[in-house]
Order: sequence, then structure tokens, then C-alpha cells
Amino acid sequence: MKENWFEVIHEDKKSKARVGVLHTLHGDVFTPVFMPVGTQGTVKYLSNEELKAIGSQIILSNTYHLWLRPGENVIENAGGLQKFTNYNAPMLTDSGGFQVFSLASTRKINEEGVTFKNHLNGDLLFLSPEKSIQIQNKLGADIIMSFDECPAYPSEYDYLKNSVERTVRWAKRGKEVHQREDQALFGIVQGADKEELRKYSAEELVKIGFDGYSIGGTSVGEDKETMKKMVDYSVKYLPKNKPIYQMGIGSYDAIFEGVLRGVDMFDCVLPTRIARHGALMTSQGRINIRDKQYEYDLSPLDPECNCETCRNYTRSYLRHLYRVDEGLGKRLLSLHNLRFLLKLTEDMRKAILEDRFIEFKEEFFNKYNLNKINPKGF
RNA sequence: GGGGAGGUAGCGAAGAGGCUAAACGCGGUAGACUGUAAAUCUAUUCCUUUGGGUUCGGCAGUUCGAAUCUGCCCCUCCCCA
Repeated sequence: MKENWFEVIHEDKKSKARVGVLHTLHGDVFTPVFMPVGTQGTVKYLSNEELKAIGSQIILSNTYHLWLRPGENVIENAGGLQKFTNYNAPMLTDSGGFQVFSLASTRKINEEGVTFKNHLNGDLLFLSPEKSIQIQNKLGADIIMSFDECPAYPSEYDYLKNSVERTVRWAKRGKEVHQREDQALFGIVQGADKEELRKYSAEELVKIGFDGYSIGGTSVGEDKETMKKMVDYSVKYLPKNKPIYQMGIGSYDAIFEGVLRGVDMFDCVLPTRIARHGALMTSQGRINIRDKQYEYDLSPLDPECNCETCRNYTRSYLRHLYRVDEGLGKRLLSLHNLRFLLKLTEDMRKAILEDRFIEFKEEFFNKYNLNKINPKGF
């Protein structure tokens, strides 16, 4: 990737928040950005047209899952992920590293790579840093990830140290086989809440040299203060002229904390998953549309939202769709939750450009008062 | 008219003398979910002033003790006339 593929447009005068732009072959992405997750080459229940209509700039897909089905050759044959899915806009693939964590019960890690029991039929599969990059080269996303291990939290220090060092070696091996100049390759900083490990991880990755840097290993069960430390300990040792991506973050408060600390990119299944389960992020706090109190409620899901769902449907009807388990319900609810986060990042970019990010954060928290309604802050 | 099966919580359905306010499923009411093995998982669901109260079609019995055993009655379904 060209050295200036990422440009910082404006830095907030009172925090580390910044507005930037990623130049990719499939278009520009303005940061801070929230990236919806479409693991299997689709954001569950939503079409590309709907995603674009709510302001989605870039979406994620997953190497492990696409490798299993339909297979990277099928996607390469179609001309790459963007053509295969007809999402003619920027895309990012995760390396399969997270599956090392989430499929922990069926995997074995060694220096060479990871042996998984395929979650579909139990077949033994082997994924290595080289293999992951080679698959991602074929998938052809605009941004691809190094193959890492995301250790459980908490883990023993010795285990963490070995894991972090191995993840650095894996990153180097991945970079060595990376073929495509049109794909940005990110390294992933690990090290849990240990500053010396985060420092080591970040500095070693920077020595190798990547087009951007991810912060991995957050939101794996640690408390909020610990997550802030993890971000601080990572950003501190990363270059300012490269994008920083905090992986797996989708609660509004964690996004604020990340942006405040200099993070540019976020992705998360949270908005779509909780939507499918009836939970919605609204300007009035988090609600569960299944609840009886909405049975006769003819108001929109979120009166301050302009998404298709909020413009056209009542809570009463959305509750009905949820309860009868209709796909339209899952679609409309997913659409809204994504719009909520996309709008949030749009507003963040505006606030940063006006040097009022900290004020915006306070206004947002106060206005919506979500902490009072939902202590966990989703 | 003859023969057979059965009536258990909102529904379906286990249980065949004490470990049973009664398994399990559905339905109901809530909660969770953060680089998606997730249309998933968890709690709760007779009443209650949390001490207890009232239950397994009804009534009457047997028994220290009955949803479970006995008698009579009521009701459903199936087969044959």
C-alpha cells in the first residue's frame, strides 16, 4: 500500500481524537469509522443497498469462514470479495485469528500455526500465518489482517508473553508472503493489560512495518478501566501516521473511549447480534422490543433516528415481528442498530472537526443518560 | 347398545403410595450478548403478606401419608353395532 494511503485530516485540539481518510481501491473511508460485520460475506439480514443507505462505508468479512465455505477459489473466481458479494465498496477481512480464540475448545496452537476442528463437520484443519494471508490475497479485501492469537483474559503472564512474541513472529511471516500492493496489511497488537507486553508487541510490529495497526485482545471480559489501559498502552507505541483499529468494539461508550485515545476504526457484531435478539440502541437508552410495555406503543423505535425502520414502523409492529420470529423484524432491527452507530461516528467526525469532541462526548452521555438506564452502557 | 383408551399447571406431556408444588417441551415474563460455531444463551412462570395456602375431572373411601390404591359419578376420544 502507498505510504500516504491514510491521511489525518484534523486532530482534535483537546484529545487524541482525529478525523482521517483511508484511500482504498474501492473508495475512501472517513474515520473514525464503525464497520459492520458480515462474517459469511453478508451482514446478516441486510442487503448491500440497505447498508449503503444507512451510511456504511466499509464492511468486514472473515477468512476462516469464507475459507470453509465457499472456499477462497470460488471468491477469487468471481473476481474477489467485492465482486462476489456485489458490495462495490471497501471491505476488510479478519485473519481467522479471532477463531483461534472463539473456537478454543477445538484447537491446538503451536509455532507453525493452529489446528482447528472444523466447526461444521469436525474435520481437522490447519491455519498458519502464511495460509491466512494467502487466502486473504485471494479474497481480495482492501484491508487484511495478520494472523494472531487473541489470548483469553485473564491469562498467566508467561503464557501471554509467549503468545505475544509468537504473534509478532506470525505477523512477520505473514508480511513476507503478502503479495498484493492494493491490499493494506495490518499488524495486531496484543499483550492484554500489561504495558510492557503491549509496548513490545507494538514496537516489534512497527519495526516490521504495516499499513495500519490493530489493537486486539480488548473486550474479552475485562472491565472498562482495564480496556482503557489496554488501548492507552497500545496507541502510545504506535505511529500517528497510520490508522489504528480497535477490534471487536461496538458499545457506544467503548467507541467514545477509543476515539478519545486515538483509535480510528472499530468493528463489532454487537449491533446486529443484539438486534436479532430484540435489543436496540436508541436515543432513549437501550430497550428490548420484546417487552410488554411496547405492545400498544405506536411511536417509532427511536424518535431521533432517520433510518428506514424508524421512519416507517411502530414499536408495536416491530415487537410483533420479533415475537413471531419473522425475518423482516431481524432486518429492520439490525438496520436500526447499525444506523445508530454509523450516525454516532458521523457525529463524532463533525465534533472532532470543530474541536469539540470532549464536549460532544459529555453531551451525548448526558443527553441520552444511558448509563442510568443501562449501567453496562450498551 | 357392546368393546377399548383417557381426563395432570395457559397448552402439550411425564409421573403409578412418602425423595412431588409436580420432570420435560411449548407458550408467557424478564435478562444477557462486543475481530459472529449465536433466529443463541440464562432466569422465572399455581396463589402468597415468603410464614404459609390450595392443587393432578368430581365426590366418598383405604392409608401415618394419595396425582398415584378402591368405589361411585361426570366428561372426552377411538372401534364395533
